[in-house]
Amino acid sequence: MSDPRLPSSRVTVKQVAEAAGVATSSVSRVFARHPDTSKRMRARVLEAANKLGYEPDLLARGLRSGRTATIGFVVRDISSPLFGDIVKGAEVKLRRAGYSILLANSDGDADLDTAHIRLFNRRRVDGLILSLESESNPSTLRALGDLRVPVVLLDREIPSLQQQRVTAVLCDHRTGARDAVSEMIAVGHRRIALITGPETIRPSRERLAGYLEAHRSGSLPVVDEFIRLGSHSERFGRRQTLDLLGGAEPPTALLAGGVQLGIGALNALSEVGLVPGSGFSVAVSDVIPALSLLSHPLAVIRRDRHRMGEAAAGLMLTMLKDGASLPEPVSVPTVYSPGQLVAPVPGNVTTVDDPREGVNSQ
Amino acid sequence: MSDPRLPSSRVTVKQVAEAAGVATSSVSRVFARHPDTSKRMRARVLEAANKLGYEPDLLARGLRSGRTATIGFVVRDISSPLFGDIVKGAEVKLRRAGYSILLANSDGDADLDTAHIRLFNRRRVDGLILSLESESNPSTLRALGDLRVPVVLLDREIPSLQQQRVTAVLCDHRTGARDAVSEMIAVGHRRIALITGPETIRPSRERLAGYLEAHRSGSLPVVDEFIRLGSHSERFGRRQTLDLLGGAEPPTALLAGGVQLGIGALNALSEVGLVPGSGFSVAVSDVIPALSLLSHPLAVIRRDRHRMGEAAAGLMLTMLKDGASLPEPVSVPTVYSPGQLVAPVPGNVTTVDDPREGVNSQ
DNA sequence: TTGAAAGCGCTAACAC
DNA sequence: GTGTTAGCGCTTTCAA
Repeated sequence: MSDPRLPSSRVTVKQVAEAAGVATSSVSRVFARHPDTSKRMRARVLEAANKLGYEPDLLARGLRSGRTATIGFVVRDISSPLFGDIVKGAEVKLRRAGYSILLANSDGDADLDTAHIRLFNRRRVDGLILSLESESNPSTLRALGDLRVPVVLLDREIPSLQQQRVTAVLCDHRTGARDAVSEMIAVGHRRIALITGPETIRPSRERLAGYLEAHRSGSLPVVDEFIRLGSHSERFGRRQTLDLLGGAEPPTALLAGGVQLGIGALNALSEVGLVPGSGFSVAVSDVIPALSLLSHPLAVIRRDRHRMGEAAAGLMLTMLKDGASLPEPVSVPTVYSPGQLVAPVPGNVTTVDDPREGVNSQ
Repeated sequence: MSDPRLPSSRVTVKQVAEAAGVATSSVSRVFARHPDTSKRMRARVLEAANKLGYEPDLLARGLRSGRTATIGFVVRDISSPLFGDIVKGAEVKLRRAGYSILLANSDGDADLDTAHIRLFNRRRVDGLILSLESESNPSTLRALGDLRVPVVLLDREIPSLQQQRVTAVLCDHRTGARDAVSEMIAVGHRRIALITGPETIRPSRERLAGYLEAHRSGSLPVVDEFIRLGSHSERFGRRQTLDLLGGAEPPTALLAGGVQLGIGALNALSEVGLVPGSGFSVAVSDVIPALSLLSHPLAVIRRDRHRMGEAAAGLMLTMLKDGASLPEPVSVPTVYSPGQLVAPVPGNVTTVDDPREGVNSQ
């Protein structure tokens, strides 16, 4: 039945046991590095296994042992630099601990989050690392509640799950946003816009909180019109920026809560002939290497995305060691690089000159 | 033993069978959508399953049936835009066909490629999609040879495996590179550099081939010194560019075989005070959204990375339908956007002026 | 320290 | 169309 000329993955413990003249359980013990195995036993088993080309079947092991050495990973879009870096960081760390990653994209759809959680549960993953679309979607919460395995949330907060084996990696978006907006105010901006993701997730709320804090400490009244929460896409960034610039009293500075939003915003600016630097100032959360090539001044808020992934993997590995208590969420700083902002220019912002002050126009 | 208050993943076919008063095989048939099941049977089984919260265990199914509905994916670095887009495209298509993705990074290490191929094989994936580090690494080739499942190679060519269930998605880098270099020659460049990845993989060789073709048809002698094959990193792009510019007769145009190499090259240029456009011209393979924001002229060679992933998934799904013959490799075009190049400037390339020689000027 | 035997949860063969 | 039975390849009691 099994063809001896074709090696790999068809050789079973049973065959190795026969060849070595021992019991299958002994073969199993050798490969599971069980402490109670004699040197002689190990040698015999390994020799037979090598000769036959035996490689343990991880599926069967998982079924029997209940552990698959697999972590499910759900992100919005693996092609975004944000999740690319996070998954990369986590994969390297998990791999070194012997785990593999099952990856799925939610495409911005909370129902896909839910479906993937259930699917990965059926695949018997040992744990889940999730960047959820929504912290309040009922079906997602139900799926999480049904789970028996540890979960690490990426920048999400779901208080109702705190009791269970759920922890998180949380970025301090508030500080970065506050510092950026504070400097905008300090250099003279009076009308500052915020474009970021939907309010259903923590990063957007935290950025908004930082934005509001900066306004409060700068005694600058908040204009609701300037706050645009909604989505992460380049398109959203472009649209909202165009809309903001089309208003009667447009903003002179803008904080974009993400690289894609930022690129959309910058594209919109260049479409209407505005160049960041000549009266209009842009700050963006997160960086990509290409941003350093932009010729106009651009303020950025940095965080270590790679480390986020590592931290998530670390939390997961801790929870996987049974007996460990639920680890506290890990906080990751966001750091604003000061001095990159430009002051507003009174009068028509597309032209320079006439540094009077006051309100200005587009 | 099993707690009825905790649903999910602990309910077995056996329990559903008992509750519905049928055999386990009938339950199995209903969930496997076996054609020979009566409406009444289905209804009874589904009702019992719903009540108990039954969800089939995919691990057990995989062990018994020999198919895990899982595809192993190995890329150099998931955080690069290239692989992010490819994996994304493939994931969506595979997901819709019921498959999940096991993802691993090789970190530029051919031995990790090998290790991942073996590991995924032990996990009993149904197929493998691979962007290998090397087409000739002996241990990688051995691991591939031992495989019993279909393989799709991403932009790699391994003739010795043609007989087996191995096919590929191949990009026509040659055409894109040839067209770019041809236009460089047409606008007057006489010293053109190429920086791209290692010669062990097809894209580098194809770009080189296109580069050489353009020189041949333009009757331009090839200067070995201007050809830099080696790695994909931004660092390599920067280093090689600096080295090229430090030569006695530096190039006036450069083709970078990848976004990261291109960014490295552009950084190097700006470090020495050169701006693409004033006598020096840069073309880069592959684009990212931020490139459109660069103010200086930049020529690009495009390909549809998302489609590459879809094509890989499509080939895989074809091979997974048993009975199908080995599908031919899919070719993906690369398209050069003409007219983005600038002419060289005689004399010191860092200064402008004096449009004497050459075909035209900027 | 090692062996024998049971069984993880499912599906596939074969009966009926 | 449905039930019975065996067993995928492994680990894990339990006994020796």
